Amino acid sequence: MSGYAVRQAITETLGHFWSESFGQIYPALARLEEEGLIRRAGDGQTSGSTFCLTTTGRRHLVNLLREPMPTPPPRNGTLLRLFFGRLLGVDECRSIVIDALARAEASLDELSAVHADVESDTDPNAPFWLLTVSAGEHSARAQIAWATEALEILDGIAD
Amino acid sequence: MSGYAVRQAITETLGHFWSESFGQIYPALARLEEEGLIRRAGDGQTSGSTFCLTTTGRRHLVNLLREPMPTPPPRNGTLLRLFFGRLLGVDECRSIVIDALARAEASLDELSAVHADVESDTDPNAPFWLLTVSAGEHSARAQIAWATEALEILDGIAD
DNA sequence: TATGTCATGTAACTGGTTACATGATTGC
DNA sequence: GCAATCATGTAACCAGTTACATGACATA
Repeated sequence: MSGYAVRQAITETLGHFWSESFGQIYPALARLEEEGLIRRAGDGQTSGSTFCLTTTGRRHLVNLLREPMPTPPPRNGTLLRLFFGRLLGVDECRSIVIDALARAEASLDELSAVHADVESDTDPNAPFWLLTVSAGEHSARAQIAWATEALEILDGIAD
Repeated sequence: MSGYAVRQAITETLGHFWSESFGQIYPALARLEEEGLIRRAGDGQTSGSTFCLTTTGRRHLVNLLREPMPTPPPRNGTLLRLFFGRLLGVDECRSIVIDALARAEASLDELSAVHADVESDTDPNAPFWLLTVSAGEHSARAQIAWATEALEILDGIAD
């Protein structure tokens, strides 16, 4: 793939759980080529630079996938705002929750469509892809359930 | 509060949805004081520097809380690994899922305890805090449900 | 010929962590 | 007297985005 195609693939198929910018991708491709983990695919016909994994590159990839997961520090802007909700007032909190609810519903719709596609895909990778889609769906449904409960709690605040 | 106390408060009570390091906190305190948003609380007795919000600082805080939320680019290491699960093999995938399950269960346990505490708290902020706790619980339960389903899917892969 | 998409790349900046240096205070 | 914790801060570094510069190629 070319750097451009890599970007496309990431935003289109990993979009709901991963992202990379060009500023990461192109320097990374240069470094990976230098390290012999990828090489320029000399198809001859296509201009420019499309790359493919070398065998050591593939081995390296598998090692990377095996590495323990760095748990990134949590940062949830919605919850931070709600934590200080009393400064903001119940109404503004309600609109924050409603926003989150709308986002979750939109995301669930998208994912359901993807789910159907992946389920009928005969690619041997498809079951693994399904795991990621299903995770997104569970998360979206949880957000929807939470938002509903949250609105009830907000209604119960006298203030 | 002092910078140290701010750090403590963040890790102890916002821990499951926010984090800050000293490298952020101390420079921020200096900047905020310069901008007149906080001031040194001259209690006289305590040495060092404990700060409190000024009235403009409080106003500024509310404005910050009102700001639209920057949606950070998603990055989920667990799902990235599972997406390439075929390279890794079903067994390694299973252990990744089991790990996630264990983390979610531990987190749910913690949050349930916090939930009980917050629910019996008479502080007028408590209902807002409950919103954040409840979000964590919903998210943890969703992860548990997903993991269970994921293990079933993995069992169904012939390979 | 102009416009849009494909395509590659770099530089500046931002947000953030980590590691380190330093010292005061408290309790054993 | 010593260890642990409280406490403040800085410097180096890292990951990552954004904005910009550039240009090929297709098509209306």
